[in-house]
Amino acid sequence: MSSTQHNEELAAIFEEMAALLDILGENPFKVRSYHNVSHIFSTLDGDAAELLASGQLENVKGVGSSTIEKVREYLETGRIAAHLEIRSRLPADILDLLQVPGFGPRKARAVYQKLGVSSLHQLEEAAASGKLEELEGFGRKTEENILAGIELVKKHKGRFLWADAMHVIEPVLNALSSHKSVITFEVAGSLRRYMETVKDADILAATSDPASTSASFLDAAAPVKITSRGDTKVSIVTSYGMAVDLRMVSKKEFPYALHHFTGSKEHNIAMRGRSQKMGFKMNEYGLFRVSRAGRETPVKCASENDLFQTLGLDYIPPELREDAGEIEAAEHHVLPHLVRREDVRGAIHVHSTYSDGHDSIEDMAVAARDAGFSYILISDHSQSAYYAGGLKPDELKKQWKEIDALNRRLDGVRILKGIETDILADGSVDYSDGILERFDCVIASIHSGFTHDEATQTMRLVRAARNRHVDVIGHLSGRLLLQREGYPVNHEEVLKACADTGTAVEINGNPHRLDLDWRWARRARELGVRTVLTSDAHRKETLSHVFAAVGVARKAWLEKKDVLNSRGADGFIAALKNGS
DNA sequence: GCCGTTTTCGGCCCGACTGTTTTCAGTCG
Repeated sequence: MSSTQHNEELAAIFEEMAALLDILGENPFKVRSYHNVSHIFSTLDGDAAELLASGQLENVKGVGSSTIEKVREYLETGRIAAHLEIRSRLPADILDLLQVPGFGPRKARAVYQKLGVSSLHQLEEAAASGKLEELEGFGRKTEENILAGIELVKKHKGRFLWADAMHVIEPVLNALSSHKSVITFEVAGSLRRYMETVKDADILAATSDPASTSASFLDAAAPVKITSRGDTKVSIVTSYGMAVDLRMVSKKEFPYALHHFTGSKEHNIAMRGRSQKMGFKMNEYGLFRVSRAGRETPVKCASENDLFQTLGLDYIPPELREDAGEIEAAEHHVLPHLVRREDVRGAIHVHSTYSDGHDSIEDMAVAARDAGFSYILISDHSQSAYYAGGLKPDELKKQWKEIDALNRRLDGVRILKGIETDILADGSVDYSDGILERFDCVIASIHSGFTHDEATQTMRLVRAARNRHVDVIGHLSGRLLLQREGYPVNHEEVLKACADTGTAVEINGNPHRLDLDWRWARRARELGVRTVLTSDAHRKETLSHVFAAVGVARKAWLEKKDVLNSRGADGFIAALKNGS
């Protein structure tokens, strides 16, 4: 899978067409087909232009002649006439309406046609003034829900950081683990798949007593609103503004339901299609063999693993379930052996009180040792980073002396000398060669000049990657999830420069960063770029952020051998220095 | 719009829940 400019733009165009056609009331299967095509381009292996030219695009399942023509038109003219035509039939903002929970394409069409409402602002006005209630199919309750939904959209844009979502559901998980009727439970949905942000949390419990389980859930979750409450599902909104769903099933149903509610939707559709072809039907309650006469016989599966086996597949870890080639790989027994938490031996990219960290080098080192790491790379900010108390050369010498002394004194953990050096405007880094060559590891990151254009940012990063003293490119995109887009950069070019020079790429586990993005991390692996999984910890407690980086790495199909800090300290340094 | 071991037309994954219904549409996952 590789994201290229063409593929991303095509995916966006087809997705928009799908949504607009849906609102226009087009054949739902046609709408689905556009969604499919969008998904295909967002996960396509290779650039659309090259695949079209070589004739391979027509072999991609789900891409038909109509799509081929549209892709050809896009590549030749930069636009798709059918797309513009659909756009001309609806106002541009109308897609915003679909962000409101419980508000889908049918309702969007109704409010637009009957009231001329086509933006969130207009929808809010219409709901507040009671106009919505007059429409057929809309009542007071719908109106209230829409107003509440708009508030939610405005407050958080409806997305939450993976780590925040896990934190929000902690009390619920504790309650379920001590509830005597709960046989087993699991976080499902996009959280289980380690998506970088999530819309809500899905929790699945096998229980012998749904009523008391949902009561206990409601008690622990402290909802500000109960959206729905049935025998199998309770939906709430927490005070944090995030929706949490609890699904309750029997012990027998648990494996099927776990697979179903883990998703992704695309993975499930592909799996159901596969099962159908093999003469099965699958849903959240079971797997059924279907006879010619249409008789359904349940097939017993004690685990998700059983379920995959029955369908002729190796076990697919949740992180991979994005319908991005994992089913085919499972069929041919070529799924990767994903890197695990316990594979990470070095705590890399750690700050101390020398720059903007909260804890001393010794405290960080001891905490790392206690957490099971055998070495730690102290990498404070470099001299240009005034904002973070970056280190001048004489401060560096003091730090190195302290590290040498600590290494003589501390058992069970080795402290390496590193730096997170700023990449300057021209792509150079922040110290002389004489200083750079004395570090065990140099991480180079952009911390300023976010407003340069794509060509400039790409040039800065490529130059940094080609610098013989730079070992790792830090948080490549500079994004802060839900807060700030990354600066514009051509990932592909930077990754190719890294592949060329043996420079590694960081997967930064800070919950706001998760940068490199998993989609690009997968591309990095394809290009042979090695990675380093880091916490970017600024205090002892956040050393554990490296486990979020492990999640990203797993989602990117990375194996232990792709991760440099899965090696011991000497192996890590050797790999950085000689590219082995 | 896509697809095909029932193959060029007819079907396309499946079920729970809400709200507004008096038999069901819309939304969600």
